[in-house]
Amino acid sequence: MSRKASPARKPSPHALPTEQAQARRFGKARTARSTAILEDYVELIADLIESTGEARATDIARRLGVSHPTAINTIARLKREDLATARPYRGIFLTEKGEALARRVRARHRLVLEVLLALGVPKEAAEADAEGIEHHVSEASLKAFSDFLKGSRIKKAS
Amino acid sequence: MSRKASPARKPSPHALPTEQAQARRFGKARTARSTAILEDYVELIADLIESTGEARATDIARRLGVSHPTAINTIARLKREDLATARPYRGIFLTEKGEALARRVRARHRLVLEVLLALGVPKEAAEADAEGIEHHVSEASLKAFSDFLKGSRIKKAS
DNA sequence: CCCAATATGTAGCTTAAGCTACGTTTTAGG
DNA sequence: CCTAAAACGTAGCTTAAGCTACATATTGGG
Repeated sequence: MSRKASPARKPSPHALPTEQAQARRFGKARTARSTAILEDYVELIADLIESTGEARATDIARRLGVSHPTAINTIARLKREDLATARPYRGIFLTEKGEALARRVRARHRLVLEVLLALGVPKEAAEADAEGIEHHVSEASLKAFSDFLKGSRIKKAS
Repeated sequence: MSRKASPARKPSPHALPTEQAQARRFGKARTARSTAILEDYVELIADLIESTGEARATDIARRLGVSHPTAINTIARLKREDLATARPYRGIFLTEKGEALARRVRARHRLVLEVLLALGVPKEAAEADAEGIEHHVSEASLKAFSDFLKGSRIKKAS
């Protein structure tokens, strides 16, 4: 059984994608999930440095709502991936690579949030949902979001 | 250091949310991430049963792009959470709870996909991104998406 | 200048999701 | 009807993210 790949493709109400296409999509989602944490940290570190002048491990932990050893563990992963460095009692710093990632992530975050708001999602929900959604938005979608926002701004202005 | 919570709230370009609000958002995203896998499985099982008459562990593994022991492990988790049952060499079946979840997840998936398409995201990207985004869309956002789609359908019809 | 509060570090555990390697059970085709 | 392919199961490993408990290091205030 179950060995009837393409031949029997009757257009059911919920037509399945091909195995390959579906596996590719799920694979992308898995990758996004595994980098989501890194992106969250890098984004938060950038935000903290910009608004308070420093990013301390304890502050990061508190803002993420996790214990400080958890934060330290993940920061160790950031170091391994050459995204950040740390000077004990002096805070966490982003490498060039980390800053580049932070810029991309923050731009994406803003765009996702704006789109949700433009679609009429209430502010609080939009901010919460954006935190999860942002990690799964491709370049192609970002482009579309940006164009869409330009469109609604023009419409509003007219 | 770093102990200057609310008092020093100068409106910087990237104003931070309060610690509590941010922790709550990240917590929600973490929860969503941990249920995303369950939702993917339940949705896929429902799709397979509907379109091929059965959901076999091996097919699930192939479609997710993971090894079959990985699929079996996660299906064990589905059983533990009372979302599915299995009859060896007969396939995986959803419990009442599993079917209820599948219905919700599929409706949400469809809505997210439609919104992405309505925003002008190319089909292939929309389908890939929806796979990751769907797990992070709250009820409030779903409501807004639904209203937005009604609006664009009316606009198109006029 | 010293000591308590705060920050940081370490150890060791849990759960989840992945993997490979190997074994067992069905089932279907010749 | 019997055996090979496919499906299923089990063992045991890895990495990541979370936790608690405990230990150490800094620093600011009195």
